[in-house]
Amino acid sequence: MKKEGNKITLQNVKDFNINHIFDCGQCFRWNKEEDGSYTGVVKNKVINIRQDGSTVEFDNISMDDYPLIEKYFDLDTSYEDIKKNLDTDEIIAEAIKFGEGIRILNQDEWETMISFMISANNRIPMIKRVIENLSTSFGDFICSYGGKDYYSFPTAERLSAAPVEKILECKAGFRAPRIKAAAARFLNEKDQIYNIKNMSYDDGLAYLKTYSGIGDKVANCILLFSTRHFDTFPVDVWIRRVMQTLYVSKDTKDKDIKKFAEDKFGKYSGFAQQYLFYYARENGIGK
DNA sequence: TCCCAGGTCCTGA
DNA sequence: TCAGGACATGGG
Repeated sequence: MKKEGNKITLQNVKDFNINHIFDCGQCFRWNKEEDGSYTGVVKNKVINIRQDGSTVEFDNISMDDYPLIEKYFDLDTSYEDIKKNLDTDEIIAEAIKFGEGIRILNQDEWETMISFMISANNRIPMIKRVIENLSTSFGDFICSYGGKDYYSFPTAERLSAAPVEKILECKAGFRAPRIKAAAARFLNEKDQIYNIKNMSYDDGLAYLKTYSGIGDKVANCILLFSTRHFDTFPVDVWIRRVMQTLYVSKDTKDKDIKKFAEDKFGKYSGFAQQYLFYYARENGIGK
């Protein structure tokens, strides 16, 4: 590790590709710069990342932020082992090869809950826009970077206090009242939400689905992307298409696709889902 | 104009 | 249980 000014440089980083990580649909606050680097917001930090082969440079952070980076990017996990265990047929092998640098980020539960509630019946560019609008309107100004202003993800306090009309102005559409209601509940149930990490998958799923706006798919995304429940295989339109094209018949129901995949990929189901999602979307499979 | 998007909720069999 | 329609918004 090299430290220089506001930069930290890591060398010989394995199984790490910023294009794969930020474009596999797990996160919505990272944007690609013209020079190929990505800038995004993690908690109250604005971070820029550039990569040259196995060298990864984090800009606009101090040494004190390194533990945050290490946790967020899941740097302690061996993706080599995951890939080895997952490599059970030619299809998944191809998907892994295609998205070899994917990592499942360690994202905040609250932000992930709201972000995936917004994802319902929505497109990724719109989801990103709504989240940016909410952050600009209800988050705190962090800093300017590269001529652009950045704001933190809004707290539950701010969103629960916001009039629904103001949330609607952020283009949240029919999800606006659900967001406000979830924020109000979060204030009282914060401890329970941050304890989902320690709960069983079934208990976590059942709890999350008690929220209006969180159904099976969104709940599974929250479990996978923020609470380290890697044994789930969320099924969305892309995953449905790629699975029906490559693994199961066209009339297979989402519930059965999920079960098929979880039986096949076991405790690595979530990683398989990410490799397949990226593979399907980048190659337009089933579309 | 119509269709659809990392779905969820509600309704009626 | 389960299929079918509604739901805001905007791009193709």
